[in-house]
Amino acid sequence: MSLMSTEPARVSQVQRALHELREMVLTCALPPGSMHLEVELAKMLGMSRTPVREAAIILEGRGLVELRPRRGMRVLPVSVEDMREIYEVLTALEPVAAETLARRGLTEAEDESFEEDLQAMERALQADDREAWAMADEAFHARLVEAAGNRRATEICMSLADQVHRARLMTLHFRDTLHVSNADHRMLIEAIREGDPEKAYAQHRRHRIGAGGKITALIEERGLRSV
Amino acid sequence: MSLMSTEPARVSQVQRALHELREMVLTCALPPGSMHLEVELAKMLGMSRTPVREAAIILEGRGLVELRPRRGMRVLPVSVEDMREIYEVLTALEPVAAETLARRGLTEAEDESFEEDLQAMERALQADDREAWAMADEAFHARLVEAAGNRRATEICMSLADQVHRARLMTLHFRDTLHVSNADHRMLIEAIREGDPEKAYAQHRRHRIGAGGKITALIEERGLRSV
DNA sequence: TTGAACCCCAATGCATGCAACATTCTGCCC
DNA sequence: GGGCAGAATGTTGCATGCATTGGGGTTCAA
Repeated sequence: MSLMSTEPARVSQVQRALHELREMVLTCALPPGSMHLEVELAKMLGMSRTPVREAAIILEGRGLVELRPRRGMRVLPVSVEDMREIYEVLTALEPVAAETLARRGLTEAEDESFEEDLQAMERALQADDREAWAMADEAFHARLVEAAGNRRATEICMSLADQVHRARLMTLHFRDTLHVSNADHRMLIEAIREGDPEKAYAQHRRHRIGAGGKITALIEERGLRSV
Repeated sequence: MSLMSTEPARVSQVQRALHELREMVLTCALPPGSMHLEVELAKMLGMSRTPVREAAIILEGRGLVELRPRRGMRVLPVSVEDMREIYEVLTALEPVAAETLARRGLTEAEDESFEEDLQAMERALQADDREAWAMADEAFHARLVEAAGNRRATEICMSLADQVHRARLMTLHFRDTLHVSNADHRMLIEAIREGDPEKAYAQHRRHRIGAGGKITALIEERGLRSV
């Protein structure tokens, strides 16, 4: 890290604000439902209101916050209904990515990356390290849509993944079917490796419906109206 | 119009900039590929750089323009590859909306609105008024996803519709299967009225694949690398 | 105690200022 | 004549100023 400073890493204030604010939203450092004034955030980030404002606008576009005139930036809570919406879109999009990948096949590098994600999930589950499992799972899903090459679909899925991030973490410790997810993932990769688009599509669709339903149900039954 | 001025129509500069810029992009008043400096746009719109900048950031999020540091706002051209991406996403999402609608049924008002759109398209086709046809078609598709109630899916579809708007208009006069589209739309509404989700899904998916493929092929064969 | 109206003031929306940076042009040297 | 270096120019990125506005607190009446 110290020697690879070929890049001046010139990062704009807006980019920094974007990065930090997103992080704070995802980690609940800015809790869902909380409101934050521009000056407050600007002071927090050590910059003026302008870049904070621009970053907030971008985050609003990504569905993480809401800008209320004169009331500041509100971190959007995610309701059960929101989760249904999000998983409906993901369920429609991700299987198409799986299908595409199965059709065109994996490069060696991609195959290895997927294998690493799979093994990371399996290892994490054995060690009962659910945070690690969640990270690998997110990486896997992100890699899937990204590899399929539809940039618009990728951005949409990433944005939706961000939106459900908190809900996923929250339910993580109550989920008793992570091993099913792992098996699903492996079956998906097998289908892709076999070059069977229909199977990959169906398999991943089944997975998305199953896992999404599970999380949504958990949120619902625990009476968490929003996260 | 003159008597319904109960609303003071308080509109922020950002909203106005957003509206006007979008309009100019969709109508090619700002042609695809063209670059525009902040000051230029600000002068054009009669406001300062700030609201223009914020509107541009929002439009970038919607995939209509690209903000190049120090080079201004670039109106994004849409390549054939872009069209494939867009239609892939629309093909994944819209049929789900159709399915949802068939499952829950239409309200009377919705049914009437759809019927109006259908008739507008049929009338337009008979009168060979293709612009009118395109407008009704867009309205129909928008209404479809909107009525299904998934706000995220709706926003995504609207944004993608904006992105292909120019390409659709450009190919409009070469398309020889508008009557097929009309029939498709009517069959979809029939399926929804019958309350047959599978049929509605399949029907609309077929339509999207057909129409999307047609437009993309037209763009491609006419050697239009991008629009 | 509840509701409504009013007023105050903080936060925003927008304008503008300023310095940095990238691009481009110019001039010099080879 | 061509190429490179350095300066000039112009635009942005960000900071700040200022008038506006709407939220919320307070007061008064029912």
